[in-house]
Amino acid sequence: MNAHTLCLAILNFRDATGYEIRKLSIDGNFSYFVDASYGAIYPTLKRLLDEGLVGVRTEQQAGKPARKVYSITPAGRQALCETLSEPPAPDIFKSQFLLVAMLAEHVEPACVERAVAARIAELQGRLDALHQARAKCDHEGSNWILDYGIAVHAASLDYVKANRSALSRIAGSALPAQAAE
Amino acid sequence: MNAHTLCLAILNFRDATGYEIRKLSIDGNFSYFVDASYGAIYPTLKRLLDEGLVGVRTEQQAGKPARKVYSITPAGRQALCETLSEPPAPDIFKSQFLLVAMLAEHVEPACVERAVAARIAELQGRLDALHQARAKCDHEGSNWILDYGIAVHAASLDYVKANRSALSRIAGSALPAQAAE
DNA sequence: TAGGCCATGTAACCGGTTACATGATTAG
DNA sequence: CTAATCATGTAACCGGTTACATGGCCTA
Repeated sequence: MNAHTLCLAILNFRDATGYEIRKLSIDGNFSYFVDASYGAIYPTLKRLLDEGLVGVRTEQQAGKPARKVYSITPAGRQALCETLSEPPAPDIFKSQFLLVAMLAEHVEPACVERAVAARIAELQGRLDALHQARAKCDHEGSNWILDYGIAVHAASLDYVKANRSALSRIAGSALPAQAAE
Repeated sequence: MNAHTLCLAILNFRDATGYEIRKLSIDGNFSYFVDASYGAIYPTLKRLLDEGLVGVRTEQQAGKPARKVYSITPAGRQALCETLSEPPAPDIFKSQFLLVAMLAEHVEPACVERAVAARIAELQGRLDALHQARAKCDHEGSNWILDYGIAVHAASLDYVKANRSALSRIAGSALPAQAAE
């Protein structure tokens, strides 16, 4: 998903600053789709403003920098709806871990095992985060995708745990004599 | 994964032309990680050649354009191993479909249902392809990730099928009066 | 006093996509 | 006759990241 749609989708839920949008895209419910950086968000917000899809108000704060709070306009809502109505682009999935697993025979066993352990920890962490988010959230659509995430992560975690040793057996089997460096 | 690593990983299995690398990245086992375009692959191959990580031989063919067959060098193998030994970057997952699901209340029910149906078909198709690939493949590392893919896709498909109607119920519930266009 | 959080923004850079140019062969 | 497959490559463009610039407050 591009920054354009991300901003509209978040602002559709509630008003927010650029700073908050980035946070939501990194730890909030939207982290499921994207990680966006300031360099993507601020210019996008400016563009959305020019296009009349969002509005701003500046809030002065004592002791803190002024915040520019963006909110979605009716035109923005419509644009978002139109985007959502197009047949969704296929999912994008990129996994460096799976590449390591696929080529495990060429990697030091210790390395593979480290990667697997890290993977399990990561998956477990994300699963916990999903459960926590789920417990706190009462928005139906969000819950639907949260449950989806839980189902998929659980399956993923199960698989990695169950097949950990199989991968270890493969690991390093095609390493050349690589003793002295 | 970047084009650089993709090319080395594929050439690690077998010699190939730029054309074949692209194909493998789109329908082959590697399609699990990336879709690469010619515009990414050909310049990358040239760079890898300059760096001495791959070699080329040109094969003239009667009635077909000459092919430049690339093969990985020992230096290339080592570079690949080093890349694989670094702690793998976290997975990247982007799903336009999940965004639609999350915001289903703002989308016409018919649209949501179309998206869900397309999603199920896509998932089923990919699952079939994975099973087929699995049946034909006897490389251990590839099988490990193929089985992983099967597990995850199956869970995903199950979830979508089981929760299809729940999503339909949410769909369109927050649509404004949008009758006449 | 060091580091993190709040908060905004820009500029350089980079990796990649899209579209184009070229052209013969083969299958429907 | 058309479309697909094989096969190579380039150029314009684009979306996004990284790093920088700025600065005050609060907490450890």
